[in-house]
Amino acid sequence: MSSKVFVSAQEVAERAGVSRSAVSRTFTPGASVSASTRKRVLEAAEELGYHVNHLARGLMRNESGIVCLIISDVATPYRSALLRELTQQLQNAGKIAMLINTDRSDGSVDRALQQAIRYRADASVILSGHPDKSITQLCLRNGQRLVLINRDDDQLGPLKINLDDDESGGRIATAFVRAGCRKLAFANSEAGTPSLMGRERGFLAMAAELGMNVIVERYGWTGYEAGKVLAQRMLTRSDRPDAVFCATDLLACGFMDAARHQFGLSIPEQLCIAGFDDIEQASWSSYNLTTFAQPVSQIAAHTVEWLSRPQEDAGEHSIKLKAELVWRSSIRGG
Amino acid sequence: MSSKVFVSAQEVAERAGVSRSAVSRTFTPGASVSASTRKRVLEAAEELGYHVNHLARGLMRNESGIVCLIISDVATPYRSALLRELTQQLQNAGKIAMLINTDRSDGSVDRALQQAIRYRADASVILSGHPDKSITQLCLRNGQRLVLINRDDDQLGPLKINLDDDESGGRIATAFVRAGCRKLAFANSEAGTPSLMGRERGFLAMAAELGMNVIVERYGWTGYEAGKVLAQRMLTRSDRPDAVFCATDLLACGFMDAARHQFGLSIPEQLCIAGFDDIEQASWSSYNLTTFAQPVSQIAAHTVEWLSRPQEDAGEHSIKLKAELVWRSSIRGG
DNA sequence: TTGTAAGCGTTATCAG
DNA sequence: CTGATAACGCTTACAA
Repeated sequence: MSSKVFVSAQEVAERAGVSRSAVSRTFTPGASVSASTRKRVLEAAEELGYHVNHLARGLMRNESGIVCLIISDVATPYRSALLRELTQQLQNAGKIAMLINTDRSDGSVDRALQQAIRYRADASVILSGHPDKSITQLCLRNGQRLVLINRDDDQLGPLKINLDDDESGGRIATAFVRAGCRKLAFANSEAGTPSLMGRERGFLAMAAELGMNVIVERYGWTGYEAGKVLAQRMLTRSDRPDAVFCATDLLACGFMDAARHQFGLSIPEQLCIAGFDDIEQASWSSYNLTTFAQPVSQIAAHTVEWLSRPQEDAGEHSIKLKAELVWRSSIRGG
Repeated sequence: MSSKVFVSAQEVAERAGVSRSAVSRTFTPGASVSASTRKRVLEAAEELGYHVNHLARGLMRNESGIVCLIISDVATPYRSALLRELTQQLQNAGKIAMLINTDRSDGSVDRALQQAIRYRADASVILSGHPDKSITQLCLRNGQRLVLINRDDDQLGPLKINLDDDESGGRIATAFVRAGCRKLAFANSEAGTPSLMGRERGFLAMAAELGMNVIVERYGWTGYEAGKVLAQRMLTRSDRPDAVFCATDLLACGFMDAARHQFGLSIPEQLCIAGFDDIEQASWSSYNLTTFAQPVSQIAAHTVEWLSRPQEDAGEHSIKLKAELVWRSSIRGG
């Protein structure tokens, strides 16, 4: 039993000698209160330490101000950067973020979405995993907005934000051959998400166009350790690649470390590497990785903008963003 | 105007042909409902897509299930790792995390705490910054629990979790002299938080005890770039150190990169380095940094345990945790 | 501009 | 075990 001691509008009203509606109006932007009562209310509120109860307000207004962020692997550089942007910009827009961690188990995202419903979140932003269609339908039916970031495109969640992964893959293939590389490779994880596969697809397509074969290996999740394993596999091959596009920066870092410290290769002289995400570590001088920058700030901005629209302007919408190529020194020339 | 369409207990009750209290009881663990009504209710709920409204429940029970996490620099490796643990364990305990980002501006934490009050969070966990005493008092008076992690000890927030920073500093000083180092240094940021200063203090004290002087430099915030600058400053000195304890791993990474790539020093042969936090990058083979592991999992576990206690057992409490020394190869010997 | 009164979706209390 | 009824703290017609 927790000690109920929060100050209510009632108490403030009594102290200020006004009605409780006057108090309510004082804290409702755009409501009509005279300057004098407003002042009296504000003083009383200050003295008592009153703060509007958003739970109750949400109940009445049918709008909680809560946005639910559904994400896995928060401790990963790219994910946490996205999280930072999102929470920050949400806050600036007067909303508040709820964070739900998912794992790779079945139904994990669905359970998260149910929590979002229970707390009557105004919206859910899905940054990981793939929710079941039935539950996204439930959200939408309940008037909860849905944002899918770098997720499958076939979902009918109103706002979908994706990158031009295919094109990025193509650009890197071009850069590699321009740098004089002869044996191209793509290092991917087994996660098989649409964005990862898009990069692979685009890379392969452009390489084919340029008349080059590509070695493809897939292993583990998109982490540093997986990158090392992939390097192990690829660099011991008889047809060893001289240019590797890694599906994420984390993979690239692991790949580079293995290439240098275990195989004694120098980058970019003997091996060109590219990554994707532009995590902070990509700019560290041990890596200096040429990579594509996830437009995290834009992603967050689009999300918040769409969430701030009035209901009627917030229909299904798909946004394609461009990942900027950041040239560093893991590819020759440039 | 959002389209109010959430299903209510009322509707479920009608469909199931029972009273709304029966519905409520069905979703309240430990309430007494007959198996048959329970089944009827559950079916109706399933068909209608009903989910308990936690806003309303929180209003009645005076307990929202919300725990507010107040944090800055979420995109930083150590911070995001702590966040992951906390949200995960909170979830497992049936609670939900709200995330509020703070910056270094005045009153940032205080504003966050006010949000926590507005949403009637059961507790707030402060991982960054230093709230004003008046506002923490307000929280406590309102029955909101407070957890301070690696914060000032003089706050009277009920649960305080801290590390033995002093001792860690001492252990590293010992390790350095044991490795045969002669010129010790401490690289710190200007943030001046208690934990950072504790590490410095402990390091200096033990060094003095061992009859050694220590060069101390402080610069910027605790990031990679600051580490590079600190290296610049320290390694150009006439009395160049041969062992540097960096207040955080991020500083250490920057320091190492500058030492190696700009000054051509080899680690640990010419320069020994130690860090603090044991971020993921510390284990990457470009760094192999000897460092202290933040017991993030323990921190989260203690927090959640304390938050799950009944009110009367959750009095002021201070926990001191030990940071485990992780030996890698940035210090000779070992 | 102000106050009164109804209602949001719950849960707790109390008869039956 | 079940159902009515009264809160919880707020917003919002509606009337004054």
